[in-house]
Amino acid sequence: MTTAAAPADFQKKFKYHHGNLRDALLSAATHILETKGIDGLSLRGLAKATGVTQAAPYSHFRDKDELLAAVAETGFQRLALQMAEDATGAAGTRQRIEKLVSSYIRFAVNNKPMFQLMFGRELSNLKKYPTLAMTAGKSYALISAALSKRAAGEGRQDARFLTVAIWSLCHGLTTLIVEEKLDPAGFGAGSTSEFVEKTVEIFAAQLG
Amino acid sequence: MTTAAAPADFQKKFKYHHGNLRDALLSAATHILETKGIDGLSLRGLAKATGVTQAAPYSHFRDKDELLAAVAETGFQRLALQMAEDATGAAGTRQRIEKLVSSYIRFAVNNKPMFQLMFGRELSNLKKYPTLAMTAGKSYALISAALSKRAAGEGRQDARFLTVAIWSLCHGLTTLIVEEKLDPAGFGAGSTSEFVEKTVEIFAAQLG
DNA sequence: TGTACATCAGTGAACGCGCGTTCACTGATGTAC
DNA sequence: TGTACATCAGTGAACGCGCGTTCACTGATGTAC
Repeated sequence: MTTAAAPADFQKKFKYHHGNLRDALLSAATHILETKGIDGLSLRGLAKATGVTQAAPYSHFRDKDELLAAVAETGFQRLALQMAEDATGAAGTRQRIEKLVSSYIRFAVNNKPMFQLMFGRELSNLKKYPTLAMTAGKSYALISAALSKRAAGEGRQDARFLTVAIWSLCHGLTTLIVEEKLDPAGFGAGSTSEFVEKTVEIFAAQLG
Repeated sequence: MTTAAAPADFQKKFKYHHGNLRDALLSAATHILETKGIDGLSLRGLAKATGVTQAAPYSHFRDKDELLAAVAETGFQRLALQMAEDATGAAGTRQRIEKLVSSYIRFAVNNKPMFQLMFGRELSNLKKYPTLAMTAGKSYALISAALSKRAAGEGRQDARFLTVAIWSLCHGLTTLIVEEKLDPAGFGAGSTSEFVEKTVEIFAAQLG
């Protein structure tokens, strides 16, 4: 029996004072993000959900921007990890690219607000957070690496533009679906993943 | 000599009371959007810039959402118009697609906040504004039409997926550039348009 | 052409809200002896 | 092992802000006769 209903699981799951408020805040922030969307994430709400005074987060983050950057970084980390996982064992460049792209889209659909934070306009000063920029580059690197063998014989320039093109296709398809400008259900595809496969196929054929 | 510095050109350029406050508001909103960005556009600020009381806009728009939808619609209109213009006289499917894509990206780069409004998460209830949805479909229709001849011999399904793929490539490249996740300058391309050309080329080759 | 009237676009003031951030403080913690 | 002390993570209260929206109103406009 607690004296009152626990506002959230995050509360008291950790001991503060020389401990892990920072991690607790990041966890709670991620949870709020997915629950209430990007506009529902305020420092005050976050502090409350974590069971802490609204000034407490300022001991760990300079301002809201820094908090958001840290949250986004965990997102990029998870995205790259999941992509790498999902693409293991792929046979050949084409299948590997298809799996990477599918994984990217799946992540976005399953973590819509997080994806919006990662690629939206909230984090304008990417240069301010070099760690974030580095982590953000990991998914690009996976695509680039998958294409590098194929492009070994060709000019390096071509390889880079091919990577950009694939990434653009992948990212564009993703945002159009996430922002609901494109409805896979309207295309006679049974599921989103089937829709994605068919779309990616069109260009993937080139990749051998 | 006016009694005070004019807050904006929009003020008094129109006569209100049974007139064109609606148009004036849309003009001013577009101007504020491009000047201060999407977060800088508030109904109060808009009313002030138009030289009108902050309650006045409610005579023409039910709420902020409806105003934003109307602004976005003018954006979609302009985008489709510009694309159609820029692609006139293109020789063959491939060149036409290249021109359409370039035009799309140019519009986004030149009207960044407008583009963010058009394709961002502000207008979540697209269904609430059927006119907007229709206008928004025009640029897609241009791409689709450009590909339709080529795909006449193939299955209709294929044509639709090809359109989606091209649009995704186009939209992805655009958002990555606009949101500054991808810097054309880092790719040894002299200009953004050169960068775009090289990227689009990679897939456009298929189009004959 | 001139008067009486209905309309409704725009006024002016107020509502209640949640937000990011600051500040002097306090008390739990870990450390040195 | 036990005491004295410095640290600094978290407290509690307050700052000032801009926002969307509402409401009873008023006065310029267009219309009917």
